[in-house]
Amino acid sequence: MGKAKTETGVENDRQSVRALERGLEVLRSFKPGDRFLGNQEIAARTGLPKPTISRLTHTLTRLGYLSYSEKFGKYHLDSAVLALGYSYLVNMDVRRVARPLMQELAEYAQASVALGVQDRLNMLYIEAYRSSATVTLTLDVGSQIPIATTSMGRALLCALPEAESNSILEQVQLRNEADWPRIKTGIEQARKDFDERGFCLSLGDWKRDVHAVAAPLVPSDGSRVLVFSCVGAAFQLRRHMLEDDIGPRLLNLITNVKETLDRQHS
Amino acid sequence: MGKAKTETGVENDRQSVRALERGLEVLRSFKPGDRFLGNQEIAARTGLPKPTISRLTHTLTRLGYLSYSEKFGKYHLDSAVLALGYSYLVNMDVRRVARPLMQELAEYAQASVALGVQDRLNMLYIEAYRSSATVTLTLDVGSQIPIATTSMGRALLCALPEAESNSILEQVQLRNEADWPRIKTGIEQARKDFDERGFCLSLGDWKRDVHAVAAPLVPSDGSRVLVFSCVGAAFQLRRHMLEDDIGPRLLNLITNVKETLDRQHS
DNA sequence: TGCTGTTGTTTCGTTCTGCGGAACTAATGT
DNA sequence: ACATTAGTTCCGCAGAACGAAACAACAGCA
Repeated sequence: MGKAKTETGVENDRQSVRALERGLEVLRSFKPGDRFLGNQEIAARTGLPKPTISRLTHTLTRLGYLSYSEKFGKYHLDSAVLALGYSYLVNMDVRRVARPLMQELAEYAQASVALGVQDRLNMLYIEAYRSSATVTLTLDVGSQIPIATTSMGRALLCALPEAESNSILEQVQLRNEADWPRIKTGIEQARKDFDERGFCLSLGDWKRDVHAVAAPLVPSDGSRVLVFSCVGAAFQLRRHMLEDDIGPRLLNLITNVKETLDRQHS
Repeated sequence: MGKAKTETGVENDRQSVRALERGLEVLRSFKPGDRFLGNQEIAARTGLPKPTISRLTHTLTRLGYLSYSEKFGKYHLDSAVLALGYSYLVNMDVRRVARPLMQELAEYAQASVALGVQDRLNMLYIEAYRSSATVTLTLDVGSQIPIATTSMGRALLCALPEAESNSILEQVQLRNEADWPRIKTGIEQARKDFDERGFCLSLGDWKRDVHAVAAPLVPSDGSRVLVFSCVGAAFQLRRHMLEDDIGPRLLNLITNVKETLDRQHS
């Protein structure tokens, strides 16, 4: 019924509010790592014309999502965005349930245990624990890691309906034509692991010295897939340990969490 | 120069994008604590008409800021908001600098040490540490506490230019006509403490059994005021300890952090 | 001191987006 | 069958958002 306004593949819904989309795109253009952005840079990243950016940044600043630094003449994210993020976190009751079990496993494995969900083409940590003696990379709540090369991302792909995982993979391919063959191989291997054992591995595919195992939790209530992972230094978490010991324990953890959740919600 | 369009006190800037404002208001209407909201409830909270809400929720859902639960027929916040919040946090380098000192003080005082900034009429934690043996209330990064009755909020008021703190207090008064006299007394006392000693107290004014001391850090580069606080059980953190020992140590911590920051930025 | 490049803001006429009352649909209850 | 309540769709209208172009502010440089 709706006549496609433009022939872009991305339908611009009659039902979508463009100004809101654009404003959020402005916020999104602040990737973790770049402190300050000027209107110019934002315009470059978003492809929006200058006056539009000017209006959007004004609005966002007035509302406390951005603030303006006189010194640099640029904007940076402000507290209001954090307030939103937190409102999201406190309502994820899977965190409360999983926390002690994750902590326990982290200590047992002397590694990090994390819980993540999909966000666009990344996995986003919503909970993380390090063993008391872990020196590994510091990944905390809010951290993002790629989907295709991490165990967490691969476990997600295995748990998602085929249509969705394919759609993700297409986009990944577009963005990584060069590495695609290697990426694809890794994912096929992960599928095999998943079918045989119920979890996926990544042995140095993301960062050379990092080994990890991950498995999904598909909530009974139809909400979004959750993924648990255990991550550590390659020399510490050897393949056989992940496959024979940590992996199974991770599955066990997931079963427990899932049962607890199901029991709680009638 | 700008000609006021309407005579509302809140000027509706020629420079502001209404649709964006409204969309963000929809997100904001999810306070920490309410998991699911239907269009109806959102409409009630924001005062916007139904079709408008419908369009905004659609848009926000498409972008990953909300997601829709078939089961409940309602929306809840989704991962995209957390991704934003994290991008904000990682860029606050005051956190990196302050973290070890906060931890140290927390252990010394056997209490919690927090770092917060203003967000609307709340203080928002951007870093928090508990001593290993603390049983106190669980306040974590992202938590929000009121301005007028907490030591952290009062310290903010003392550090802000008078115009700003007055503007905040006006709004607080409007929202709490009943308690206003008591609130006002507390703040006046805090001002006196601040002038004499450099820090503010709250001895049970926010929660009966909670004592706290706080002091501001006003960055040299003109960015927003930061507040450090030390919080604990009333029976443990007695007034004299806060005034004679913890308070001064907190000021010392702040001096150190500030010097480190100033040294780093040219 | 003027010149040139860069960045952000204002202007202003146009257009299309966002609007919201009203009608419609769907689900739930009695 | 008949209210009741929640959400979506319609559709004509108004004005909000738009963006090209002009303008302003600033820095570097000769």
